[in-house]
Amino acid sequence: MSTPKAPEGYDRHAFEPFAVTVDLAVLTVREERLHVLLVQRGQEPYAGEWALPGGFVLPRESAETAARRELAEETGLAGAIVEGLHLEQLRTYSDPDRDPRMRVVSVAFTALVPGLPEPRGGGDAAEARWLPYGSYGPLAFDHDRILADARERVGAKLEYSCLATAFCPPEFTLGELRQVYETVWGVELDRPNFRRKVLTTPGFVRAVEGPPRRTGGRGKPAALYRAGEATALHPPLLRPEGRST
Amino acid sequence: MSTPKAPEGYDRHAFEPFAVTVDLAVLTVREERLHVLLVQRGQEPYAGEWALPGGFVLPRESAETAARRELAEETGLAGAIVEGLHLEQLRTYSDPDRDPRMRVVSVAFTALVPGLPEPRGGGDAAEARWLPYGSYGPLAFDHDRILADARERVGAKLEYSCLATAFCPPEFTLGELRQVYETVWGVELDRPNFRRKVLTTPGFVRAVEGPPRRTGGRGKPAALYRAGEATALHPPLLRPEGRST
DNA sequence: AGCATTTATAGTCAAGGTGACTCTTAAGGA
DNA sequence: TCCTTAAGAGTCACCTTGACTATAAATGCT
Repeated sequence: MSTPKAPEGYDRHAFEPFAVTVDLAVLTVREERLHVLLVQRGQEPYAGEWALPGGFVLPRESAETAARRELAEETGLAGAIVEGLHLEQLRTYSDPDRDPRMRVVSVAFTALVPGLPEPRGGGDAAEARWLPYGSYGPLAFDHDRILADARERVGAKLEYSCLATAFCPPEFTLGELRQVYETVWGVELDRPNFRRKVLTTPGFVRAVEGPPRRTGGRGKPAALYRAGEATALHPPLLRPEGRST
Repeated sequence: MSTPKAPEGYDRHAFEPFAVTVDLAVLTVREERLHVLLVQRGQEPYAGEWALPGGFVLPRESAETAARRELAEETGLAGAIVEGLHLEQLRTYSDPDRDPRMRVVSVAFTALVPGLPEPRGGGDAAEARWLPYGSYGPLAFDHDRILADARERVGAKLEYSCLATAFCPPEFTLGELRQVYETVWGVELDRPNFRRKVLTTPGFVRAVEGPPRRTGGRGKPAALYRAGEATALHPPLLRPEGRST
């Protein structure tokens, strides 16, 4: 229970205090690859190395609030973007030795964003950038593990939720939506079957009215869709085999 | 990121320290009802009211370690039981006002246990008891919400994992396993169909050799099974309709 | 003892979802 | 113009699932 009662033999204020932070695994799909939002650390330890954006939870903030604030501060993403972000708690990392200096418990979040608002460094971060998943050396702290957990979680949620639309702009083609699945799962999906599955799932997507069509790419222009009101995917859209990548 | 850098204008040690606790939602199936392990609080606030077992994370502990220790302390469950427990992080609750006295961030865990080791109070808890889910007044703090989240999560995990065996003793009948699903989901399942699904899923259960059979109840004796090595359920075992209860 | 009840277990059958394919249409590029 | 690329329509067989029937083996009642 949450009783602030110190264990036998200890005075509560004699404890080394815990610091509570948030870490954000912000993912996007870009050029057919999964990208991660990373910041370059400005100070020791791990100065100059890549890390997940994040920072301290303030005394009057919830972890969710802190996550949004830190994301805006460190990446310069517009407030409106950060407000509307699909933010989800991943898990909490509490290994006593995860920070070499002091006891830090960190609540990790996952965010999925469409397109490519180019970030800029700010606040605590010397620089902020989108980097392809895995294209960097080891990250600071236990952030490699956090990121791996985030990817795993997102991959699983694509199966039984309509979350994939969070990776897409407000209007998107079924090809773009399929790209999300293929990129996160690291597999190729059959176009007609994917189309059938998405369109026969009630509320997954809604067709945009006067058939505008996307231009620009090769091939036949595709119809545009918006995210539907459904959030769950029943029955699920299972990834083909043992997970790849 | 986890950088212990205080925000502008603050010295790190000027912060009101955070307390970090763990809360445990320990669930079992008993007499065809979902039961929850609750403790009666010994002190203010909420003295005398029911709450989830849990307590402080010590300076050199991870949240997982603290969860097991607190569970053993407050419920008197045998160390061996607590060791082997299926313990899973649920999420972290960080609302600044969730504890009336000070800033407490709590990492919640879910545990699924078989049968009925009767608990006894201990440590911080005046009493510890199994109570049917929902059969109590409002719990202390935000524990009602934590418990609701736990139930929701467990219900969802039954669909796509082999977790249901964690509710069963080492050897169990398919009827007992089916009871788990029916109790958690609050629905009735078709016996032959459930049997087929479980038996055709590779690694879900293994038949116990020399056909011993369970006696005691009414009806034809059932064959015994053990949990198999599989952890995921592909394809999933979906609950019938919109979730009940 | 005999019968109803309860539960386990073995099947059957049809509907629906899925994977593997084929074919046509409509764009851009060489 | 022809080739390439991708969208979108449609087919077919297989597998899973839900609904249901039937039989076996125990208990409890009368």
